Amino acid sequence: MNARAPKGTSDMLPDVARAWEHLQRVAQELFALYGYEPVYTPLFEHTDVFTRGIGEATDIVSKEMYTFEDKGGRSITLRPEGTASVVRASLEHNLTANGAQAKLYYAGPMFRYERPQKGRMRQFWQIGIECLGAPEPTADAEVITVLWRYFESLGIPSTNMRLLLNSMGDEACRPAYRDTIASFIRGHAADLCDECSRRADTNPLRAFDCKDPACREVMAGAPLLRDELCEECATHYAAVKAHLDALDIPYIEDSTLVRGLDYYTRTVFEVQVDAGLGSQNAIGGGGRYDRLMQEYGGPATPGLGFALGFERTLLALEAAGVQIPAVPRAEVFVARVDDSVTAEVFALSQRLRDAGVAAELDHQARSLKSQFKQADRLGARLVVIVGPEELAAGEVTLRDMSTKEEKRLALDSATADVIAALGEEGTD
RNA sequence: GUGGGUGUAGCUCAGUUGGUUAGAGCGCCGGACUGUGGCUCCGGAGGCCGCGGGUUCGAGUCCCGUUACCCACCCCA
Repeated sequence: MNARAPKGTSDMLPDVARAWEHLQRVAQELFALYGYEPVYTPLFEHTDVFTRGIGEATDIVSKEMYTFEDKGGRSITLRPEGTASVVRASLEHNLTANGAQAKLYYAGPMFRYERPQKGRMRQFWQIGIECLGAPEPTADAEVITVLWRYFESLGIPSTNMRLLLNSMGDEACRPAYRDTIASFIRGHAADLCDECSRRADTNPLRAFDCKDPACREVMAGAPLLRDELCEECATHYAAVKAHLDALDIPYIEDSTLVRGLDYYTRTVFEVQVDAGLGSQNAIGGGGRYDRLMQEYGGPATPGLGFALGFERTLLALEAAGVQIPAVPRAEVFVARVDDSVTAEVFALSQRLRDAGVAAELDHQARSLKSQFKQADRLGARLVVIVGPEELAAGEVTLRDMSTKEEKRLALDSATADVIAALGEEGTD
């Protein structure tokens, strides 16, 4: 057989898995400050949850979904992102009925069939929040602030990051602007790449995203939505910016920021970093999606949220030289001098563990020397040495690994004495 | 889907113009007067040299194919 993880996936061995848990722990603590609660939705959904929500013409839906038919003949798709599922679940369970607000966060793997490269995997992890039922611009500013604070609290210097902000308008002003851009593109088709020319009919706004120098030059002269927002959108956008200003969140307005999902309305944003990420420089992003729940047949319910990628965040952390806090694998190592004391070693280890102390022992019963090496590697602060000599006196030896001091403990009170010794150590 | 790069011990890599038992560092295991760590020293285990063909007296080293990974384009987290 092929003992290899599928293309675009990777095993997260302990070093990486620890970092993963750190990212989640920091997120949970931060999100709780803002009142967000956890939610777990299925890793797969009925395909139309994504086709209707994200949009048929988007790259995600048109070429990146893991879609298959299950044995019941249903079309099933592995989730390529989190928002659609959360909104679907909120509708299904009426979380926002009668004007209620729901603040939810999720974390887990997403799936997109793409060619892997730096910062891009077929199975990748995202953590995100969704704020449903809140049309107010303070909600926009809050969500953006949570994203920014998250990266800050992980230790990414704010000077390494930039927050891009834009408004995509709503149903009142975007269609007209869309037409404007479409005809602008048709008018300049000769100077644009094939892809962009085609975009006139499918997704004209995306032409702003093209990296082709010729296209960029042409699009630099295109009319901007910023100048054609309807009054409500303009007011909302101005308020969002004012709230961010008040919190000193340093955004950069980017009228070419057009995110690749159809459901966005009004506010969209993205956090980018330069170092460490290759060409995938966005570590998080999101926006407002006031029409998404209606798209699923529910009542008009505003909402917005963000998602951030674990793999990319980790790359950004590495580039910034941030160390993930290491957790010692053992506080105490119980060493045995020879096989005659195996039973006592095993029993004492368990008593320590039952008392809440991380205790380790060597099942292989190697030499005392190698047990000490092991204790050292595990980061144990104390080693309890159990040997025939001290056992005959009903005692064990306790060694402090940093001071090298040793003392005898009565076996009967060893657990309490070890805990006391750990306590003393912790205070200095 | 397109293009480029790389595949040699657990990890990071050397391997000269093809030539005898394929190397280093780190890690791992053991030892240094034998019940004790982090330094140093000594020893040891561990390699279908990605896979399949071909050229050759002889290929890790050249040629062809294939596959995997990496990076880039597209796009996004």
